[in-house]
Amino acid sequence: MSTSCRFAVAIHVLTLLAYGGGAALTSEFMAGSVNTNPVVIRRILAALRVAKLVSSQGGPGGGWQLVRPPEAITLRDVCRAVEESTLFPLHSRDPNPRCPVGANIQTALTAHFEVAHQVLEQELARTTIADVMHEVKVLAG
Amino acid sequence: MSTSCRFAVAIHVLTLLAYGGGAALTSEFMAGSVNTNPVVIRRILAALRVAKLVSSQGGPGGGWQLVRPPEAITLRDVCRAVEESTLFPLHSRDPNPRCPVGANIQTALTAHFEVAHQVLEQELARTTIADVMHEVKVLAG
DNA sequence: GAGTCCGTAACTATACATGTTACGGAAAGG
DNA sequence: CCTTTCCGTAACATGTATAGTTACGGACTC
Repeated sequence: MSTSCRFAVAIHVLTLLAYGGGAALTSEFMAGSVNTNPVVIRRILAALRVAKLVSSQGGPGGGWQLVRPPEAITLRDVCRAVEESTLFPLHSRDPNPRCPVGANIQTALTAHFEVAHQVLEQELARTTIADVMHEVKVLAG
Repeated sequence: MSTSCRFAVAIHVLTLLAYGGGAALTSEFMAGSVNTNPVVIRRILAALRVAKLVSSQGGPGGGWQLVRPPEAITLRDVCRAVEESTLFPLHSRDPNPRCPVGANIQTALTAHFEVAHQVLEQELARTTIADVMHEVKVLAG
């Protein structure tokens, strides 16, 4: 339903940082693993930095590091950092207020959409970057 | 996270059909309630017809009707009919297979994304068009 | 001060959603 | 029949978002 793969890429780069065991990684290195341009990685990392999940440092030997241990970063944190907050948007124009359904449907929809969003976030909160890193390690053998 | 309001509009028109108590409604009438063009409504109804939720009939007195009672149409059915099947897409290009993370991250992500999608659908399945219709009736007073 | 790396603007290409017009075809009802 | 009504769908315009790319300034290390 989402149109962007930012969530997948964000989890990818955070897993790389966790996998590296604390060493700083450059956006160019991570772009090599993700198979994209370093600027794309920096844009996503900028959003993760706003969410206080990573920090950056310029200059030689610089790069990006996790601010928290990977056990303390859930997929919910990552999703909130890089995706839009609305799971299902309402009408693009306001419905007809002179129709009993049009006048009240958005109130009803908002309640249901919020519950669905909360349920989704609860599920995402059950998985951490450390979990993903371990799964990748097992798969890599 | 979704970029389209098709889900909201689809629930809206199905609620209108349920509200009408079985009478056929035209796309022009429903467009008046949604506040959009009849073609937009027909496009969404066409998807709902593929999902066997509504039927259409041309000519005078024609229009659209529910195929099932509104108690038997869940928001999950509606979502499946009008939204894309992927909640969170994977990378736009395949990650680097020579990186242990890049080679295995998609397998790990797919499993988590599928669970999240299932949890979301379970929640959506708990609400029916009849529920939404009753809520709208209460709000309309 | 030279090299490394981030930060960000600017631009392109692509894709999608929405809105709109237009027109063909099917059905109902005189 | 023939007219009216309504669906079905193509075609097009518009706006917006993503992803990718180049470029360049600035900060930091050695």
